[in-house]
Amino acid sequence: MTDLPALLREHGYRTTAQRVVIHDAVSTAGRHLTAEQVLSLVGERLPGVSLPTVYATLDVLEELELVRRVHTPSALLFDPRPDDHAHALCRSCGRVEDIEATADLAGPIKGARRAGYEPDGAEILVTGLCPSCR
Amino acid sequence: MTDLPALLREHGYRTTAQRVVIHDAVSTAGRHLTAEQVLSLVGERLPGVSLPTVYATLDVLEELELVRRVHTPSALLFDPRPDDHAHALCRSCGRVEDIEATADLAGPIKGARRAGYEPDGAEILVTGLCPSCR
DNA sequence: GTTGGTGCAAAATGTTTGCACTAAT
DNA sequence: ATTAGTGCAAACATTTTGCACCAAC
Repeated sequence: MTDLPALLREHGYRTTAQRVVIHDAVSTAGRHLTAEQVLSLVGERLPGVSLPTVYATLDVLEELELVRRVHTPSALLFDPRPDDHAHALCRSCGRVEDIEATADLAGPIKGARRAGYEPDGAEILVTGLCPSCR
Repeated sequence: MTDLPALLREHGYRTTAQRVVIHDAVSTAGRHLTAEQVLSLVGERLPGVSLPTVYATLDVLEELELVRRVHTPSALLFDPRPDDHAHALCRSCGRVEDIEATADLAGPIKGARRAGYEPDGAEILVTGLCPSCR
C-alpha cells in the first residue's frame, strides 16, 4: 500500500483527484495499459478526464517510480509493477506479458558504466509469438 | 560480407538499387539510425529516394535479419548489428549506444516459453544518463 | 509481359503543446 | 492569494497507406 499523497508531496507535486484515481486504476489493473485504456478505466469513475491529463499523470507516476513505460513496436504501454521483471512481446499481435523470471544484468550494467553512462535500471524483452498467434 | 541479392532472392524479393544502397548505408554507418537519417545518408548516393521506401526497405532488411528495430521513448531506430548485444539508453537525450556485454537470458526465455510463447530473440536495455547528460 | 517496387501525396495514428479556467496549497 | 494542474482544442511528428508509373524478373 503506497501513500500516494505523501509521495507526491515529497516530490513537490500536489494531490489531485485525477492522480489518485489514475494511480488506483493503473495499480489495480495488474496488467499493461495504453493511455487510452487508462482513460476509459478512469472515465467510469471520474468523468471529464482528458487524455493529456492521463499522459501528464503517468509522467508523474513514472517519476515516483510507481509505473514504468514499455515501448513496443505497436504501442506505448504503462506497467504498474515497480519490481524488476522481464517482458514477452508477441511479434505478430504486439501483445506484452510479464515473465516471472529475471536474469543477472550485472554485465550489461557494468558495460554501460564503462561507456560513461550512469545506469539506473535495465529491462529484458523477449520477442516471439504468443500462444494465440502460433 | 553478405550477398544481399542472393538473400533477397531466397526470400522471394527482387534486387533493387534502393535496397542495395540502403543496406550498404545502414551497415557501414555502424550505429543506430532513424529512418530520416537513413534517408539523408542514402540521398547523397541515390537522389529521389522517398521515406516510405526507406521504411519498406528496412522492413525487408529486418525480415532478412540484417537489421533490428530498437524502440526508444523518443524514436524508432534501426540497428545494423545482427549479433546479440545490449543497448544503453539515455533518459535525458534519448541517445542509444551498443554495450559490449551480454547476459544469460535463459531464465526469461524459458519463462516466456512457460507462458506459451515461442521465443525467437531477447533484448537488454539499460537505462540511465549518458556521459554528456550527467 | 507480369507483377513487385517505388515515389508521391495524403491519411492515420498517437502524443504533445498552448491557453484559459479551476482547484490545491 | 498563488501557482500547479486540468480540460479542451489544436498542433505535431512520425509512420502507413493508396495509387499510378517504372523496372526486375
